[in-house]
Amino acid sequence: MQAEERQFLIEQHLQKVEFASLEELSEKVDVSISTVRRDLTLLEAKGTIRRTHGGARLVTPKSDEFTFTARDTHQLNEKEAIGKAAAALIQPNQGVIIDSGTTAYHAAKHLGGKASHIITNSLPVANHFGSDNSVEVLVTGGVIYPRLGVLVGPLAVESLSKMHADVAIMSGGGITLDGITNSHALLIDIQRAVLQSAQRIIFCLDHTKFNRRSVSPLCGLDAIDTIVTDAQAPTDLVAELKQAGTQVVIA
Amino acid sequence: MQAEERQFLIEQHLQKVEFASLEELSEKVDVSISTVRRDLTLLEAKGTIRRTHGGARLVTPKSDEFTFTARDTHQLNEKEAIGKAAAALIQPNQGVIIDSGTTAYHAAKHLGGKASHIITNSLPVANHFGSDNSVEVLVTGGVIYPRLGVLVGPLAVESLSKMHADVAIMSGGGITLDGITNSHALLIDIQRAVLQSAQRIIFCLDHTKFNRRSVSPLCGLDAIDTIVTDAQAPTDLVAELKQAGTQVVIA
DNA sequence: TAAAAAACTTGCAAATAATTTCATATTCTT
DNA sequence: AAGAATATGAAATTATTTGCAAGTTTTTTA
Repeated sequence: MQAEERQFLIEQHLQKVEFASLEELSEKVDVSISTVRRDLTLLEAKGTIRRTHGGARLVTPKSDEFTFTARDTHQLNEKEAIGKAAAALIQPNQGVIIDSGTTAYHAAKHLGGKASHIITNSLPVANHFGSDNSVEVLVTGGVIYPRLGVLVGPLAVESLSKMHADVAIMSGGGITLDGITNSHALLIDIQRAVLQSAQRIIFCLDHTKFNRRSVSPLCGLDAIDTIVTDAQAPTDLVAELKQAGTQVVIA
Repeated sequence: MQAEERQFLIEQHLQKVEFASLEELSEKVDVSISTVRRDLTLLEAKGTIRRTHGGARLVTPKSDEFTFTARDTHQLNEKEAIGKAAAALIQPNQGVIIDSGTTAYHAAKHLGGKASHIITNSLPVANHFGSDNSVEVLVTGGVIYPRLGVLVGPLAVESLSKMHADVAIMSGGGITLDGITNSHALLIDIQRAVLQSAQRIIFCLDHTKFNRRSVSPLCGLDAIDTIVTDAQAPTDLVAELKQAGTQVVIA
């Protein structure tokens, strides 16, 4: 049996039973528990499933499942680690702005119960807190940018400029000594507003973003307080960033 | 059984009984009382439950009309039919406002490619169009009202008042000859704004809503153009509504 | 109001599950 | 068909969860 076929079967089975143990799944698709584990990790990255101790659980979407696109199973572990590290920087009861982008989303996952309120223009982030009473989640208005599930446009910019938060967790398309760049003009407008609205700016950037320049410049290094990245980030640029006065956290 | 599944069962059981003792829960899910305690602590952190001496109680008392879950099979067929009928009333290229509520959500599902733009404060609706390029979806800002996945609060009201649409598809908690009622003050504010912003008002109300009065009055019959309901709606009230000048569509 | 009972917390050891590592098998590429 | 790359299963290590017992706090009741 093909790996993909197997994963599809696991997914399908979970659609039926909602919860399943590793043993149950391993029997169902006739592979070792180790392999089921690996499959579940992948499926979790895809977003359809959530791993639990001893098995897995269907992500029960409030409605249709949000296709957060399988586009970035790339660097998933790094992003997960970066997200976790970024979340660790947040003090209890702070207000946090989370912008769009997969890495920032991973940070959001670790923020439950920690932040007092979360401001976001990302639908995946909003969904994640959809049934969580412990955090107040403020969603900016805006037009849905289809592929990304981000709210953009004047309404988004306007509502963000009116808000305020202690910290912003952001991501971008590239970083050099000149600063951060990003690819969509619509996103740039929003990120500028975020930069204005938060006291402390944390950027989550995996190593592939280093020494890369995206289409539009967003801001200089002076606008940033902290960069969270993974261990593979080029040491020379990291050193230079530190020298320029930016805090760099390696996840 | 796995931890998450167990916690889900506890939550579910509490949805039914409002309050349960530790012993009762421990028996229900077949683990020690200690473990139930720990589970309850976690669930409390999530916000859905509150611990008390000797047990736990539900934070938000159940009111079925207000919980949004895709698994809500309550009158599913009727709601589906009503949604379809409501969507059929929309002309191509109209702008449509969809408010929260399961019935309105079902209408949204049939709107793809038909409406030119959709305005909504419902996350499930927003998600449904998240990866749909054929419609422009405008999401109002606001605070997430957890169990519902609706955006509420001043930001939601404000942005809705600034927008305009040809049609609004709405749902409510009850209808009598005096008009529509709904059960949450925050939602009322928003629905009032919607009533102002749309030219034509369509209400989706399954038969259980007829002759029912919810907490807060929303609007009189004169504010409504069309009501879409199912075949089981009481014929006498339907006749009276028609006589009062309201168009009634039976799905 | 004080004693008794019930319920909560904390610390700990056993059980259970996850991760890591490595050898082997399979698939893909050239 | 040979070599490289990837996938798999099993064992060792690490982490988490669970149930229990001792000590504390809260609630009941006499």
